[in-house]
Amino acid sequence: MRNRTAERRVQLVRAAHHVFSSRGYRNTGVSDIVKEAGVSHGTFYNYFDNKRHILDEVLDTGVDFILDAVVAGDEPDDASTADELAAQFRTILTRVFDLVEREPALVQFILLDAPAIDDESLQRLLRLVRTFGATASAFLANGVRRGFLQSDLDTEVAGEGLLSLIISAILTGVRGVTPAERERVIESFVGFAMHGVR
Amino acid sequence: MRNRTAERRVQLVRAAHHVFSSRGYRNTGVSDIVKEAGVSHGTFYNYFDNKRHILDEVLDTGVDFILDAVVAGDEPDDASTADELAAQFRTILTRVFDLVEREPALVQFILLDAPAIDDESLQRLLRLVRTFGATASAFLANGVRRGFLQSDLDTEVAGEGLLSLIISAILTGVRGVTPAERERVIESFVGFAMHGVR
Amino acid sequence: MRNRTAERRVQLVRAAHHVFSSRGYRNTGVSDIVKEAGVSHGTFYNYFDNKRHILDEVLDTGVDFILDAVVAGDEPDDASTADELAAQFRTILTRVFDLVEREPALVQFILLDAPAIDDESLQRLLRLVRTFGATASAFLANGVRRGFLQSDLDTEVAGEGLLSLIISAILTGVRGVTPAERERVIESFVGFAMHGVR
Amino acid sequence: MRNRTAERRVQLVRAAHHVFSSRGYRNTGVSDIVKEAGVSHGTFYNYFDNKRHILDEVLDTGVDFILDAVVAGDEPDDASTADELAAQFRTILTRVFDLVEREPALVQFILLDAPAIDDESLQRLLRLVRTFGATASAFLANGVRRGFLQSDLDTEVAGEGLLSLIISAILTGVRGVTPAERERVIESFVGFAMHGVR
DNA sequence: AATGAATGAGTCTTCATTCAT
DNA sequence: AATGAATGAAGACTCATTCAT
Repeated sequence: MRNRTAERRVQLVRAAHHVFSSRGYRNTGVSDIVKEAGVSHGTFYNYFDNKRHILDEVLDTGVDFILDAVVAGDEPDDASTADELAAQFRTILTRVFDLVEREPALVQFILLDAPAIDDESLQRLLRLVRTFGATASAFLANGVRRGFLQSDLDTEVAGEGLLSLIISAILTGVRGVTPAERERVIESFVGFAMHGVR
Repeated sequence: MRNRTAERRVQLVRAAHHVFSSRGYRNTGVSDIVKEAGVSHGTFYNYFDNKRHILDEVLDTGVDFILDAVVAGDEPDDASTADELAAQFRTILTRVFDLVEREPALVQFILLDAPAIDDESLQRLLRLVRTFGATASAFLANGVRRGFLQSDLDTEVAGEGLLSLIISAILTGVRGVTPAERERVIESFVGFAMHGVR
Repeated sequence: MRNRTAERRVQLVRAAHHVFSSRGYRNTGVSDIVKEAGVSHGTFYNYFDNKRHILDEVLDTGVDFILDAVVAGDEPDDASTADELAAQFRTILTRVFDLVEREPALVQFILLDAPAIDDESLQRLLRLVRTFGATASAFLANGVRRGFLQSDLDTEVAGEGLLSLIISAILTGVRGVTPAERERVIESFVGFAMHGVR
Repeated sequence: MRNRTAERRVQLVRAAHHVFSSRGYRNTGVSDIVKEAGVSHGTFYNYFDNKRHILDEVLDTGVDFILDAVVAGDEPDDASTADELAAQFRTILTRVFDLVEREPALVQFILLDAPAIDDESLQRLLRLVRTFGATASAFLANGVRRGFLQSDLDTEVAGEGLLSLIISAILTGVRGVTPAERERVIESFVGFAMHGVR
């Protein structure tokens, strides 16, 4: 039983994720979710208190998926030179573009739709952003510790700077880019992150 | 007459702006707008075809307000040295924080709520973003022309990088910062923009 | 003044007639009437208590127009033989088709729209119908008196029979007919009226 | 389930029929229908997409009912003499009066209200009329074939003539008649149909 | 007499949620 | 656990009518 119900839950979350991504949360009715999942209205309410409740789970799932796809396996202390750090950043940007290409609806939903739903969802997203930012800061802190970045670098704020570039890249990707443009953005952003505009 | 109706229009747009900002577009009924404006349902529809229609006007007003507040009077070719460019960027970041402090609801509405309403509003916002990005690029292009920035700088993409820092600053501001944090973010972002993480 | 206001009234009734005929009473707003007449809402209510009120006048006008167009100048005792009666009936049918051809919207409004508006308008139309029926009966009574119709003819009910043929012709005309069809219907109906199906 | 929902549907159509007949389509709100049926607003929209949609069903039901009540079981080729044809026509007129007596609201709604609602409903009614007309023509064509009606009779147009007498009888019935008047109308119409005014 | 801005009751329709089966 | 019919509050929009100017 435990298993059956767990599967049902997953099935519903997946269905919700799917319809939310394609139509947006507000334009999606519970009836769309249950139709997609192939179950009845009543069943839905056996598993979730309300429509808002399943959103939380969809968001968590989506956020986890994005985190996995972008920072998977990268360790902040892998880099021991500035070039290696640049390479890491390049890798991340590449993964970001890959993700957007593969799952544009998901990304658009998490980034553009979800923040506007209500304060709860906004906070949930901001938490994701902060996680990302902290990760970025950790990469920089490693550089400072190892001495290949200036010691007076404000790693925390600069981490947010890096993050904002990543998000900018996502938005660029969402609106669709050619492979050439993509390379250009990646290289320019790596350059910008490492040396600024000079 | 001309005057009375023009005032009514403004009054309604202001009321709509206010309730949209505090409750969000989707959670705001026409009844909320007219209650706020102190007029009747019918009057609303004498001035706007529908709820969507007044949003356009609120958005335009808001976008204009933001553009005015942030880039007012700054000319791309005012700067003739890198330090002057940095100063310009510092000024803009300062204004951004000022704006967010004065009108947090407006900024939150335009940046977080509006993009999610529908495609039309998203496009309207993207236009704003592109305007901002182009302005940033113009500042950089001026630096390249004058020789105080590297000649191989991709001004277009780097402009988007600058812009993403500005937006990041806005988001930081939205969640509320002390004057000290604010200064720290500004300085770090100016440093990051000029020299990168190195 | 008396004159000016009388003209205004006529102007409004004409405008109302026009828009009622083309859009139907229910689908016509007071705003359509005043737009057509080129006056303001307030003015309308200076001349008519409400929308329903102007309909009465439009209906009277329309009914008079139709009566004029169809029975104008025909006197029940003009005929002194059955053939002359048949000729009269033929003339009336011809006029009916002419009227429908010239003013299809008016006819359709009076016959199809007006009866359904409310009981008052239905009664008004039924009065028209009864007037028509009585006229038809008078023609037949003349024939009985003069001896060229059977003395036991129920002129009243048979008058209604004639009338129903006229209305049938109108409906045929409303849906559009070629000149040939029109002649065929007229001749058949004259034959039917004079000799029945035999 | 199948049964429950089918019943609900019927219940709603019946309720709609009832309130449409007494108040007219335009003056009836969905709220009147659901009040009459004793269900909620939402339930209505579970069964019909909109108010217009249930009208179609009410109309179809009503039209079928009328057809059944008036032409049930009569076969065009039952008659082999003129007298038998006259008897058939008498039967139909009798049934028409019976129908109008039993269901005056229904008849009034279908004949006076429905045509004015919109073009769709007008067309639906015209189809009914044409069906009736074609039936009448078939009766006459049978007479011509069998030789008891003149061979040069225009059965099509004369059929419309018969039909118009039937409709005239309906209208007479709608305004209420005594049994004596009723007999008189029937006999006169049969006479008129068979021999004309002569 | 004319104007037209303002009114607000009334209408259709949607959809998250409940509950009897 | 599952079903899906039923609910009803809430929302957008219309339009005949009024009234201050």
